[in-house]
Amino acid sequence: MSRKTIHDVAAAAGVSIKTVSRVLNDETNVRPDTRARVLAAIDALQFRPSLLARSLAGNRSHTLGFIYDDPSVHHLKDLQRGAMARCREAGNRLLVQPFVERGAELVREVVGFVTQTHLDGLIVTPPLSVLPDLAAALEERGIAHARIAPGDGATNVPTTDMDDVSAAREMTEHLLSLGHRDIAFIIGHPEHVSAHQRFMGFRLAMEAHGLLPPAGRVVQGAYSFESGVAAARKLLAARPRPTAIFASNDDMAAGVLLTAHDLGIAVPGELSVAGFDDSFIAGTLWPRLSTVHQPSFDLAYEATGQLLAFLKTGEVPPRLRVPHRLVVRASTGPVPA
Amino acid sequence: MSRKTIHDVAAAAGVSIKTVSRVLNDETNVRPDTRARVLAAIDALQFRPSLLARSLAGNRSHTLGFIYDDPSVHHLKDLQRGAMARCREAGNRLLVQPFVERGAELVREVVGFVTQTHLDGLIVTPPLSVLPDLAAALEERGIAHARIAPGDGATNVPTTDMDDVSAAREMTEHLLSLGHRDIAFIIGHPEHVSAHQRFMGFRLAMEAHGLLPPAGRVVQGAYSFESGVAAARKLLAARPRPTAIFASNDDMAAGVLLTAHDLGIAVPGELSVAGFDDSFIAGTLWPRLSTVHQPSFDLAYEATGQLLAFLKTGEVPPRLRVPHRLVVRASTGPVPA
DNA sequence: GGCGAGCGTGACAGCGCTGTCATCAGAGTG
DNA sequence: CACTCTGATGACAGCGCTGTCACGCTCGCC
Repeated sequence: MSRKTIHDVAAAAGVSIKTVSRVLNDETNVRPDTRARVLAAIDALQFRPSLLARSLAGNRSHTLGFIYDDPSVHHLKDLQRGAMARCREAGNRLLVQPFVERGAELVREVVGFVTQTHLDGLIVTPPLSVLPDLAAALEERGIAHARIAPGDGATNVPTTDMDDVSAAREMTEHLLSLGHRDIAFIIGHPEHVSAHQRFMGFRLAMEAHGLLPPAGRVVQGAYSFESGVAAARKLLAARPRPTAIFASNDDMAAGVLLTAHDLGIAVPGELSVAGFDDSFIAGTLWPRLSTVHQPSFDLAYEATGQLLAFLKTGEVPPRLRVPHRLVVRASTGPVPA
Repeated sequence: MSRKTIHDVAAAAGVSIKTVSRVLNDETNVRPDTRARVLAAIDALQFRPSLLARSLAGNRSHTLGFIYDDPSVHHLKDLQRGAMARCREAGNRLLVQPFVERGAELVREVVGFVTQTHLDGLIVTPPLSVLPDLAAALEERGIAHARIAPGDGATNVPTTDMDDVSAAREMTEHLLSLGHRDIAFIIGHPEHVSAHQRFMGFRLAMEAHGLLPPAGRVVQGAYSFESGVAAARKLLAARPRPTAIFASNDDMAAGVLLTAHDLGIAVPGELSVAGFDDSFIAGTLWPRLSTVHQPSFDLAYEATGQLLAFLKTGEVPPRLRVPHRLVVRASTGPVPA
């Protein structure tokens, strides 16, 4: 099967290639019957325009990059789906690429990725979105991009995020309202701003009730299941035990739950456990996990929409904050008597 | 920042663009000092060759497509990682794309995807790899591709798979060796060949012990968590209850576990539960799930390697069977007295 | 009836590379 | 010493599109 080109279509329709190009790109100034003839030829030949040639000749590739460094699989999957959905609507394509390096190496790789593939823009997801040198390099080179959850501080690029501080505060209030006072907290991976913000929300809620997180009740985790297990071992070995553990994401909460079961501690009878993210796993755990719904899909969907709009108009839309939602399920209950 | 081109490099190094091209592509017949001069210029200018132009001019894009239709996220992620790792080693790129349609629509979309982006080849993952009309269309059009787990039957394209029948048989033997006789089975999504193969393995093992799966002990699932919950509700409502449930993937097993907990049935004291896949979730469940390790990463890594080799030599390598491994954890135990 | 405005269309030059072929210097041969 | 052969290099034509500009024709208007 030799590739069909715009020339074949032009010949079949009895027009010039430029007219075919006009039809392909929905340009004006083509007579309806000419357009119909061209469309018929395209259909008959099963012609598909080469995106490579199109990108090379025009100055737009109609392709966005999506870069990540593997946070939770579920979160990532939803982000990816959101970005892809929005791209599809706009007739764009999404090129997904992981990056694990940091520093100058990362910057080189990302810039190379963008220039080599003539990307129109980039969706930068956490934790990459918080790296200042990457942000600086992208802006300096005039690479259009949107940042998802880059933390506080003004950005002059399209940005979406959620209110991690308030969300964590709400979850903490929920635990407090159940009578818990001795609440432990597992911090997420320090590279993610969300880790700090969630911890901040927790502290604010505690302080509002005149409580300080007692020494030894705050443990550093890394957003991974294993780190949740390790943190839970430490926390649950203490006497007295905390009556509730707020793990700042679901994967770590899963580790806490497993550890509690291993130790024969009833949840939520003797211990309440809360997570954060409302990822797939939250609904599969027993007891079903109380958590905060993080709108990953929307975060990426909106960020992509903003980037696309920016590409068209050149105007930076205001930062968009996507609403979250407290999801109370079975893993949190009244404080034991 | 205007794009640096091969012309800039050629000018800087005082050679023709063709010589730069030779250096870029590691061709022979370039004097070492000339090569050095060109490399220096490339470095100084931070030149990155345009992959678009390269693909358009040459007849290879050095890019493979990876198409899927969302089986388990974890399985998918490992497949994707495997394919990407192999591509990276070979200096190729991977374009990941989901396809949810079926029939003629699917074929059109996939073929369009390949031709529009000048893909060198395609990695086809299950369940897409089992669709006969897609396979036929790809072969007819001479689109190079590798199939992962397409089921039995000869293929004349690079193919990798695992032995689902034996694996399921081994897991069943494991349950039998624990004294279980009344074993229920939850079948996976009918579109996946693996669902049939795993069921076959189960039946073979039972028959080898003179057992037939009793009526009502075999339930249709769909590889999803929810279908596992639904199947478990049905199975666990029966009197007497089966003493073991073999769910043919981990997500469904997670549903069984949750349902058992909800009903206050002790696992493995009163009920043994087995899964299949050894996905991330298996280690996060309580009790930790006994399952079969499915080598997803290797499956894709090898398939990609085979496809790359085929692209180079034109020879179809023999079907590769990647080894699996029974993983006995805590969810299976001796039959209750 | 004459003139400008725009509509519909095509010719042609690139986009940034690679493939093909020509060219030329220098080495090897009898 | 003439001749071939090989290695190193460059000129140039595309790959399949889009952008720019020019052209002719129709229409409306004074």
